[in-house]
Amino acid sequence: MSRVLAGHPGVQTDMRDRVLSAIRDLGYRPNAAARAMRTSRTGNIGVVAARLANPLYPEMLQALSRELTRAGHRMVVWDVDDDRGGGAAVDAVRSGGIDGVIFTTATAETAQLYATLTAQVPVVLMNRAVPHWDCDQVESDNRAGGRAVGTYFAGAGRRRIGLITGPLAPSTIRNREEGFLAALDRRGHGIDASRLIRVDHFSHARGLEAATRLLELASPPDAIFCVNDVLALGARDAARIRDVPVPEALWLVGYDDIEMASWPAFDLTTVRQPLTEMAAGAVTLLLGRIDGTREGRERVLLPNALVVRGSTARHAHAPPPD
Amino acid sequence: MSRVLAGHPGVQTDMRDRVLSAIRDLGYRPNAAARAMRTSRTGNIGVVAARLANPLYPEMLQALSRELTRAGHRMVVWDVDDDRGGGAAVDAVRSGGIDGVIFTTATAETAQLYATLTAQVPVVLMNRAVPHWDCDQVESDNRAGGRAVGTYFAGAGRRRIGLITGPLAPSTIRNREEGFLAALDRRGHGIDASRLIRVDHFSHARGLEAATRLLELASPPDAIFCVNDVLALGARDAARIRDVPVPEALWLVGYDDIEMASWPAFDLTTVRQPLTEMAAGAVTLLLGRIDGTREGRERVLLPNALVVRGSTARHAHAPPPD
DNA sequence: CTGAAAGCGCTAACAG
DNA sequence: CTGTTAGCGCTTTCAG
Repeated sequence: MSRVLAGHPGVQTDMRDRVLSAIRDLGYRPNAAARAMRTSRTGNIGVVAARLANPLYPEMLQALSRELTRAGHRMVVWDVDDDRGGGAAVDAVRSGGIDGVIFTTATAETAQLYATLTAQVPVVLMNRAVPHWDCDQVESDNRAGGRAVGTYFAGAGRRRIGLITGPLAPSTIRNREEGFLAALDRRGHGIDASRLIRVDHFSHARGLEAATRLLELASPPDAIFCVNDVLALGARDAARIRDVPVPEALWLVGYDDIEMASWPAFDLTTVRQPLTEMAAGAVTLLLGRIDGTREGRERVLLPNALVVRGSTARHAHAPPPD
Repeated sequence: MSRVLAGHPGVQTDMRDRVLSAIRDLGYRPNAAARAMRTSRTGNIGVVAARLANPLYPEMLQALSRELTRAGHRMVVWDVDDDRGGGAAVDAVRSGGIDGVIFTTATAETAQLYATLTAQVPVVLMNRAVPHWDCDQVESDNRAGGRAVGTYFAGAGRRRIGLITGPLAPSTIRNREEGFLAALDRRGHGIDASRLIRVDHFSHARGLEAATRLLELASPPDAIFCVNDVLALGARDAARIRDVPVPEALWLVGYDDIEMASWPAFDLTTVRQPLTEMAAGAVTLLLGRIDGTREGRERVLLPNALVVRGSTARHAHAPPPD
């Protein structure tokens, strides 16, 4: 019987038919728990996310859900913003209830959690990378994305350039910031320290506050890069409140291309991450490691694209991401 | 051993200590699959959602995640917008891999899916209810919410009232619409058919299109109720594009109080659903049914609250939801 | 090529 | 109060 179900090659045709029809007649479904016990494989994949309220993560989860479902796996979600989330993930993994984990919010600061998980099951980092960790990692080229924005600003003659950035722990932020500053530096347009604001977390409110401070400077910026869209939407609202015309008096660029960026209220120029490809890559790597068909660690770096909208002058030519 | 772990009452103190220390020394973790096989309980709770990209659902999932994690359960998410989502849910449930399911997007049209699931495990409906289905249901009082908006409009002297609504399958929409129209009717302010638009799905783009059509009428509305916030944000952008001042020339009210509603770009008056309480209620009901401590079906109806912001005149007195 | 049996790790029931 | 055992439903191995 199991031979039929497993698609074993050497089985008589009439035998197989008999078994299959019996399966249908009885409405037989293999029991997941028994199978899991025997094979020590549950089909459950954990996804560690944070701040489901931040629109980027739902979009990431949706992409992951699609890929995992397609591959016949279940997606178990933990929110590490919730204090219990990390502990719950560790419990589930240590009890063998999870075959592998996709981390979307890893930083060096979550090393403890990572270490515990990876000791038990394959782990793949998606979105945020951590250089020294020994696991598969899928990210987009945030440095190139940052560079593209810097080049864009410099090439368009923006000179009083502002930057709203955040904690350096996430590789995404670090790389975007570095790429952006490097591109400006290379053209001799270093940014003034007074026009760099580092917020403590990523939210619309923080973006609004930071941009307000920049706009209150004696010499306010003529362009601001926000290291992600949530901040940029807040910055756009700051300009709105102070009646600073965008893009005439202020260019604004974000990062991620979340859905709201394209809404007329914001019409935000931003850098799009290839979420679908990232999710597909992460799932493929993880499943390959789980079923043992893959050995070495891989690092995937996907390209992303500057999406020019009305928060910067449309007519300005967007240079290629050098 | 199992007695200690299960917290069984009659066990010698020194015995328990010996066992516990051994557990600690060996780093023993009970195996989830074996336990699941023996008890036919996995600790996995399925959540069926849709359109994770619609901001209401992430907020709902976050609330559910918190409650389920707190209760020591895992949250498995299916996106039924993905064609495979429904089938995957059924498979998981029929193989015994899931102890119970929370449905956040049920309508009479998903009867097939519901029937299959509920035949196998306890099911709780959250957010959307379906009157004739025999299962626990947790919703907020959408009818009262709709009434509150109608009363608010009528009491504030709005007379050319518009409604942007959607498919009638979800109970939430049906009830909001009915409550709204009933409240207006009662005050003799039925709305003109030309000012009612029914969109085919809920998105910013649809809200924008619908509102644009309303604003192009010879006698455009002086107030529009959108049955959810995503539509309302689109409508707000329609007004922005046409330079219709809000709230001076147009009042706008949404429903759900998603995070973006409070952003300055929208500053949207809306009706807040008590998501945390709804999630807590749904989880409590489901777990109670799973462990057999509860028998009869329950229907929970939670109150919600009109949140007045700048898209309607702040000074106008918001009447109680009658 | 097909039938029979062992055993995965746990819990509940039973014997001491 | 504690030690032992049967058996959950599957897959894999071993006999036939």
